[in-house]
Amino acid sequence: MLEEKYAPHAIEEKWQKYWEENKSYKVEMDENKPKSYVLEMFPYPSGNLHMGHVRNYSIGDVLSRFRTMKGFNVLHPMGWDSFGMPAENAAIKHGVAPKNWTLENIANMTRQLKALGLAYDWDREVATCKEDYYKWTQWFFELFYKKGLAVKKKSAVNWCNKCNTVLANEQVIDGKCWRCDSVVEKKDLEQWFFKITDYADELLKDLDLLEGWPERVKTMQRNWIGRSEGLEMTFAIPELNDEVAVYTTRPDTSYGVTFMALAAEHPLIEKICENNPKAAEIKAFCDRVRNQSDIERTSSESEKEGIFTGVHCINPYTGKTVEIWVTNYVLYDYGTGAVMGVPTGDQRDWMFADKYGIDKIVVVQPKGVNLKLEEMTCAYEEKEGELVNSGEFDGMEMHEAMAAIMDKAEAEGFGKRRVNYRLRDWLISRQRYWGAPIPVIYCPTCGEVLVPEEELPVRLPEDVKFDAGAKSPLATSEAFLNCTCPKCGGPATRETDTMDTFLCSSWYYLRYTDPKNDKLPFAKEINGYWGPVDQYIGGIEHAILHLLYSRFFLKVLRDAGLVDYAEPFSNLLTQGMVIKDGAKMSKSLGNVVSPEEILEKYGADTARLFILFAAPPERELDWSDQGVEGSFRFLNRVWRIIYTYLPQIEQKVTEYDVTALNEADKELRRILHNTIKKVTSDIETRFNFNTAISSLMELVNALYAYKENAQEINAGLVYEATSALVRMLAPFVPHMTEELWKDAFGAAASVHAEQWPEYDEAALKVDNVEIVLQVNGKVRGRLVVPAEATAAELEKIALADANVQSHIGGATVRKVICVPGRLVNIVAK
RNA sequence: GCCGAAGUGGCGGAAUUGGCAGACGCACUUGACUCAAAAUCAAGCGGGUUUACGCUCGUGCCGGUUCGAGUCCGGCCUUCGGCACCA
Repeated sequence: MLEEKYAPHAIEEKWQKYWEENKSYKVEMDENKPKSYVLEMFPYPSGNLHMGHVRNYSIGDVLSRFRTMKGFNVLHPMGWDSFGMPAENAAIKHGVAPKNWTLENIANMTRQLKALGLAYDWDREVATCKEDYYKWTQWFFELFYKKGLAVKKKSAVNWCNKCNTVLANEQVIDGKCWRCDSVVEKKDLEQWFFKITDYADELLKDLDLLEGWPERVKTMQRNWIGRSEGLEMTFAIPELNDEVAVYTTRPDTSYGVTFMALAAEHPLIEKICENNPKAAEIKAFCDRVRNQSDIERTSSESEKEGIFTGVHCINPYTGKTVEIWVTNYVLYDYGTGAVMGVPTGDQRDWMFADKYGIDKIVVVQPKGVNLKLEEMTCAYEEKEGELVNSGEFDGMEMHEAMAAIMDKAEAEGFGKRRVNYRLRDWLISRQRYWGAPIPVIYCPTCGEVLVPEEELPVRLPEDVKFDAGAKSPLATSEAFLNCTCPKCGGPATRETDTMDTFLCSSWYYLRYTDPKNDKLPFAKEINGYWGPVDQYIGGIEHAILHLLYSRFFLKVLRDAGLVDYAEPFSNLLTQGMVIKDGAKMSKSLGNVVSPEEILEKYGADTARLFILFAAPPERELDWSDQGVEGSFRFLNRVWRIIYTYLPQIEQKVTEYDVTALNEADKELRRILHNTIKKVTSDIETRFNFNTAISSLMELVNALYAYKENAQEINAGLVYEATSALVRMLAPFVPHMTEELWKDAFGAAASVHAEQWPEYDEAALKVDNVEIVLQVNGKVRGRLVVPAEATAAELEKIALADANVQSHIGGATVRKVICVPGRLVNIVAK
């Protein structure tokens, strides 16, 4: 028996318990059904869910439930990205073990997730900090190692003093640590890298395959990878009996080189300084530059500075000798760390030449114009022009010249075409405790040795000091540190760094497909059924980080034969932020709304409905307490209309004569089938849940109007309309619809296992339509005409209209445009 | 500087293929119900003008294409996001 009033809390608690006990959302492989893998980015267990999570998971839940009703076998899992610094900070601050802190947070957030009524298969839950997961993370490290994609190398790396660890390039935002915002320093350290640059080209190229990804995410990845084509060539240094290589994307300006610029880190500098009277001065300059922070060094505003080394090199094209300078504006880790200086072709070189009185030579100028140096105030950087002062290439169009000049370098052997990337290798070691230990052992006789596969996982020790200073916390555990070499059996030590948590999260979606496998990270066959992820949903902040690493990871796994597809996420939806009063919710602004307080006041269904209704998913969502109130009001309205129609619904009239309907019946039936059509396409093809919900509101309004207007209530039609309404609302408000389905409709099965309603094209037809009458494009009247009226009939009716006639006045009718079912436009002059 | 996205009532937003701008909701106003309030139900709700039918202006700005432009084209402005001393 249906309660008269909507009481969300009792209902929600009841159905959550029921779904859990009956494992309602457990899924298995089923070759007879089409599959759909719907995935939301798993959370870091910080302790509490925030509104961003609620939005993310509500979107995923609607899709998951909708696709299930549409007949798909839907995989919809949840887990925890549970390694990371906050657990360690809690350990330092409060003395709790990171593991306990993390597990407690997971328990609390699991409770909060369950209170939202999300349709997850909880049997597939994973947590990256658990041994049965990080064992496989280590296994992947070894796979990468064996393929030569995990290497230890010394280089200048980003160091965060506050987090006491190195960072990957992707984790440095505007020269600051992505997590704690402190300015990042450079340190020369030996660290583990994953060679993502080996896949740069494919990572770039395959973006074109990702039609279901937002353009801006693809653009961000393209920018980050930063591919450029150019020429690498060598300039001889007779004084040192050596040479220096440069990389340029503007080989057409090669005849305009008037100096050579080296980065302060360039290895040639050491040789230059031998027996050099200016050695001390040069070294002092290099030290000063290298001690600047990245922010200072890479700001385009900072003054270009340099020092002449006293040494010269020879331009292979012209045979001319130019001075070698050390500068503060050439980057060592891009290209070759040396740049040919062409003041007339590059504004930085221009400013540098101005400051130090270096020559300039015009080599590219606009077609038909003679550029004069004395009239120039800046470099000519346009993308078109023709060559001058360039020997045999004079007069050539610059793009033609580029090719011809590179051909010459290759023919004569002093240069080669080359592709360059901005992307750097992924630095994956961290000097932190709460992560997966890198499974490597260092043996004085055998060197670097992998921990044998059967000994994985390398377990995290618990007898460590967390604030070990510059040392990795793992190095403070003697029991962990000291071991025997797997090869020779002699005494050895373990690697004490752990892996970047982004590595753990690069493959979690694969584990969900086969989460209990203890022989492999996942079985290829099972993963082949579920993968790739059909719809991925998460925040834009991972546009580069997680989404680039995961793509890289999967490509390596594909090359290792573990999967047969090349991209992990076929479709991506990046949800917008939840804001309030025009700003991101934050403690310091005091505009945080906690999910728990909303759930307590209104229940999960209202919270979900509001969040999906207030804005389309990709846009920012402006939190409004009054809007939440409105959503709650709507659910009460739904409840009341079902309650009102209960006598008809209980008759269970599932068939009725569609040819014997009166006007009010036809109108309701038309609105119903229109709503089914619109809601279906809004969810399926556009993810516009806000407009889907607004259509459902219109249907509810129509059910109220029908109650007022119909002389006699058609029980069959009402049954059809209300049952479709409840099923269409089910993905959005799962608890309330489940209650209505069971108690009002007396169903035995869950509404979430029901079929999604289908619309009847015939029901959309109308007998009469209102058409708009225009004169010269302006609306001058409206008329109701039979829907099948022809253009000729429309024209006749339109011209007969009094208001239309008065606007035509004395003018001559030149043309009449008829769009049947919409409008008539009379052109008169 | 390069690349990308977006500018529509008091507010969140709708208009999917060039065809009635403002769906749906919030806020507000009014009416019904009530002793009263809340809740609910019903009606109104871009600006100007008109007793009214209506007329007129209106989707960041300027221009264009078209019978017809929020939507297409050209040129700007503003905001947000990414990349950037990358040679």
